[in-house]
Amino acid sequence: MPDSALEADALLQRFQAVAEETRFRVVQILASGERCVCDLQADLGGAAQSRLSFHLKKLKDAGVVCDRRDGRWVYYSLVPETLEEMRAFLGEVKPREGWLPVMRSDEGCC
Amino acid sequence: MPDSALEADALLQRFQAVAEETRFRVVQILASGERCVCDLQADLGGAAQSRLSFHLKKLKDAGVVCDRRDGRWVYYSLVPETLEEMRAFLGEVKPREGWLPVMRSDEGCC
DNA sequence: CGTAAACATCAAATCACGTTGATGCGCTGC
DNA sequence: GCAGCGCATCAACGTGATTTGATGTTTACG
Repeated sequence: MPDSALEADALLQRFQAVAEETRFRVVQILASGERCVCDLQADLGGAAQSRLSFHLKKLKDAGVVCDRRDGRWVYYSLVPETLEEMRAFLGEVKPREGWLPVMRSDEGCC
Repeated sequence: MPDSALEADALLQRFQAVAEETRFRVVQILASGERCVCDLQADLGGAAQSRLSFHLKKLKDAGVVCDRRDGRWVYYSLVPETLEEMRAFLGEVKPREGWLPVMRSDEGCC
């Protein structure tokens, strides 16, 4: 499991992409399926178009969403593998093995 | 499943907490178990103490980590339920049901 | 063609967030 | 009690991210 620096950076970027109010809501909306930008704009309560476009680009650059053009419309949807990757990171927490502080009281830690 | 606004805000806060370089690394480190601040400081390559303290507070306020005092040392560890909650959000993506654009070509979307 | 819709891009202004260095607080050992 | 360690808090500052409004691009339609 070579948690290379590059991969870690990419993963961090994915989290940064999702960790913003507008983008977070976009992800929630896309969870139910593909949407075109104007639909998203409506669902978000009429956000400025350039603003939404800016955020969608962030999500796309991070690999969280992908887009597909159909006529004049561009449809955005989530990338399952990316979300799975993020879930995996949050799952790497393998505690509950009787973990207690490395050093006890009178030993100190550093 | 009442995805109340309050809960959504709290969840967003958790993502914002993790989506920062230093805090991201702290979470990675804590994945292997409890650590005191000075240990973390060392693991992070000698980060300024106040800086680390600032980030730990962010993580704590978001409910991502919890702290425990033992003598002069304070030990930090991850909160499994919080990570599970975040994983759940990323898992709410239930596509792959033959999902295709709501409207087809000549129908338009909005 | 000419126009309009749906998005993307860009530059300027604004704002949020993290960093730094100083200071405060609780605990321990002398 | 006093000094020192481990950690938290605070205010000033700087940087990078987001917003806004204008402009550009692609596609569709008459």
